[in-house]
Amino acid sequence: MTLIPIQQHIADIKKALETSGRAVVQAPPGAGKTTHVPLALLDEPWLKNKKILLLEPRRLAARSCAAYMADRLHEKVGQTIGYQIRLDRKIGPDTRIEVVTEGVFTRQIQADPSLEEVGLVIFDEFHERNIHSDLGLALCLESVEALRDDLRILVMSATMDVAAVSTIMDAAPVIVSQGKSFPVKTTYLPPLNKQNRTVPIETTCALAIGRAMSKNSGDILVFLPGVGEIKRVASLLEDTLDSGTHVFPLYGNLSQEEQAMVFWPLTSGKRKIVLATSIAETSITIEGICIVIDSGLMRVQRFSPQTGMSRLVTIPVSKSSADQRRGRAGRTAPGKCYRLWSEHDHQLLKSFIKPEILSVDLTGFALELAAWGVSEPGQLKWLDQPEKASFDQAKNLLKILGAIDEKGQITPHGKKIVAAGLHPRLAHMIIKADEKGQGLLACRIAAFLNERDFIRFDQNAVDPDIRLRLELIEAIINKQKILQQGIKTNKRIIHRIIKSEKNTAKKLGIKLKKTDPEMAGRLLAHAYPDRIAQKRNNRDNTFLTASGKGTFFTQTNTVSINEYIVALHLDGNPRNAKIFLAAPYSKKELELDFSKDFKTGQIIKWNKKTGMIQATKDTFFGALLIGQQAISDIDHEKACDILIREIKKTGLALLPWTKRLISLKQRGIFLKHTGRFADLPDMSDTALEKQMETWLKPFLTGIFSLKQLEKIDLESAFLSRLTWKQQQAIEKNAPTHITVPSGSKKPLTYCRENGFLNATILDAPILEVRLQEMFGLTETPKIAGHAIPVALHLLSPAGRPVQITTDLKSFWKNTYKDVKKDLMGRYPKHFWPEDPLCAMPTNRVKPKTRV
DNA sequence: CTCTCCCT
Repeated sequence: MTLIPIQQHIADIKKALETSGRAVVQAPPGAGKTTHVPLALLDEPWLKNKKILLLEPRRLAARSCAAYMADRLHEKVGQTIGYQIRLDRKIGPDTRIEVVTEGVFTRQIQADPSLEEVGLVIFDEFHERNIHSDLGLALCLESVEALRDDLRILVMSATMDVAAVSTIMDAAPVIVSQGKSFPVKTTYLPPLNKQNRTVPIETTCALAIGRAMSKNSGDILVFLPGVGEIKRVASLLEDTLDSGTHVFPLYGNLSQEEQAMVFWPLTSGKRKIVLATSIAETSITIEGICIVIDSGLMRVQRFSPQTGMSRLVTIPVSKSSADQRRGRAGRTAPGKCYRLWSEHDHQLLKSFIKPEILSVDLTGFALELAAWGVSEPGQLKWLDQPEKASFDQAKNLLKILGAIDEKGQITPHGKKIVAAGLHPRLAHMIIKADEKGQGLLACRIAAFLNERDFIRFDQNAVDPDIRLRLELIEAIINKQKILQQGIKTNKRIIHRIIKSEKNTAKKLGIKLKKTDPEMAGRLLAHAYPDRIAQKRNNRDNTFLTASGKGTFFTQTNTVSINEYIVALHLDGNPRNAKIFLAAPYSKKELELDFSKDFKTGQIIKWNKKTGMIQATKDTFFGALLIGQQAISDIDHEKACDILIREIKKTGLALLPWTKRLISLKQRGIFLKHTGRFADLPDMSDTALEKQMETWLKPFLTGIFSLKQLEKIDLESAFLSRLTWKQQQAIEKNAPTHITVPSGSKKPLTYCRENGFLNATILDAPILEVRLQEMFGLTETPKIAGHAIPVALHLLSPAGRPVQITTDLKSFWKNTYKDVKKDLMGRYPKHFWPEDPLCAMPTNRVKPKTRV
């Protein structure tokens, strides 16, 4: 028998556990730690014949390593060695080593925090940093501190920051072991640039595969981020490969049969290319791989506390993942690894993967802590503290579900939820559904949502309706043949769902057996109240969720035709999320189950279309407007405020200005502008708008529409800002008209664009008058207390402009002679005296016939 | 072309 690397460290591990009670073992894959360490420790005196718990991250691993250990003892599983995973338990009265998945361990320690029958807990593959192992270790450490000082803890992992683990375990001794593997030569092949653009990863990958094939022999494993990339690379290869090479896709959503094809040995002389996701990094081992090609990318779930939803993102792998991938080429012989990034970029990679505790939905995690009696994670020891925003979001959801109270303490309902061993949303749904006699359907829906979708559609036949899935499950239960065009089903997943549904129903004591798929939406609304969504006005296939987010279907379908839906799987786009799975819902169902959460408020607002103030009593469920009732008795004060807001928005022109009032306003502004009448109030539009509350508001009482606005007494409102004296001052110093020598009254223009509210006020008002009407007047007429001469626009008999002046005296004296000469030529029959100051002014348009 | 992996 070959030497197992971990065996030379067993003595150190025993000693560390005996004296410190805690230890950390770092050993690469292939060191044999998972199966050798637990068996080697079984007879240690400090164990006092108590059990060893071995925690595994995957069900498959738990089952197979229990089988391996039992085999080494020449026993069957269930004797000394047993295991317990979800839906499967093989543990007998003599079992000393229990191999359990991490989730099972959480249930065990919650049920019995002191773990009475256990002497040692081993965390295997701790470097994966699943949220369950982080939680398990934290609870275990507290149990040791408070209840069980003789309980021992061993953490085993591949490469990770073992020093940090040792620290939170009170400086536990660290034991490092070598692995057993063959050297792998690494080549960096970064994507090329073409026309300043990086060549897509699929093309780069296909090129690298061609190069690897020509330079080496043996089978190839290619790591890609997802199904899309796998399919695209496969189609690129189709064109270039000969018949001696076979391409196999490998990803989680393939059926077991399709996955098994990867392992079939090929006839001699043929080569295998496996295009895989990160599933081949740890979960699945393929023999005979000599070459690894690594795209350097992976797809992971990111939870967003803002939206409360998770979405998939494609990110660069960590150095530890890249090394793990490379190691796949050196399992049986020396190998080669091509990395599709540069050596420089390699330095920029993160050392380790981001632990789940920092990136996933924490709802279940927060409820486990509440069940443990902890409302803030800071009360326990963590390698990485969960982020506050995510944890708060989780607590908020738990409050909505009624699982914790305002203080963050678990409620009786929360205790039922945590015992169900499901996501809190789903457990809550089942409990609520059972009250309606639909517990079994809820168990089925929960089981379905826990699995991946078992339907694969042909081309564009996508259907996001959950009822279709429920009917297919029902058909399988009733042993009916599935005859649906355009879809393929994965029966293995359906059978797992049925098994899981039965298990949950049994665990929660659900008796009633009837199921009605039409109830799906009503049940799911309890699980996802924040994703109840309402169709948006005039926009096909778009919906608004109760949490105020936009969502849409890519095409019309049996769910999208409803006014209300429950959107289940969304792509996580925070602005406008694509819906992959949904259930129909209705206003009636919403009213039946959520009326206690409805909020009502009186809304008074301006209706642009009707030009009226409109008062309604609005009923909301979150962001959704459920009902609206008109109110006839509108609050006057609020109506005034809305009118004022509307006038400020649209402008003062909304008010019924008269010519007289506009003139008064302009003359007021003119006078104030001269600086000689400082006590006058500011009558500009800006000032009037700013002070509307004081001068206009009292006159708006009882006004509710634009039409009514036309009837208000604007003059009184405007004059209320002026004293009697000020009004008189304006009339006297900025008159509307001036009487000229001919005796006619001529208007003064104070503004450039007369008649408009926003007109520009002139420095001097304009007086337009025929030149002949001014005969005999020496001085320019003056206003504003004889301080400002008007701007005289002197006109010909026909009213054409002849001259502009503010100095009439100088005009008569200097310019008149030339003007007269010109005018006499054009209007020979008119009177053009030599001395205009002694002549009689005239306002006659037509000349006298007699000379 | 709708989506990585895993678990109570």
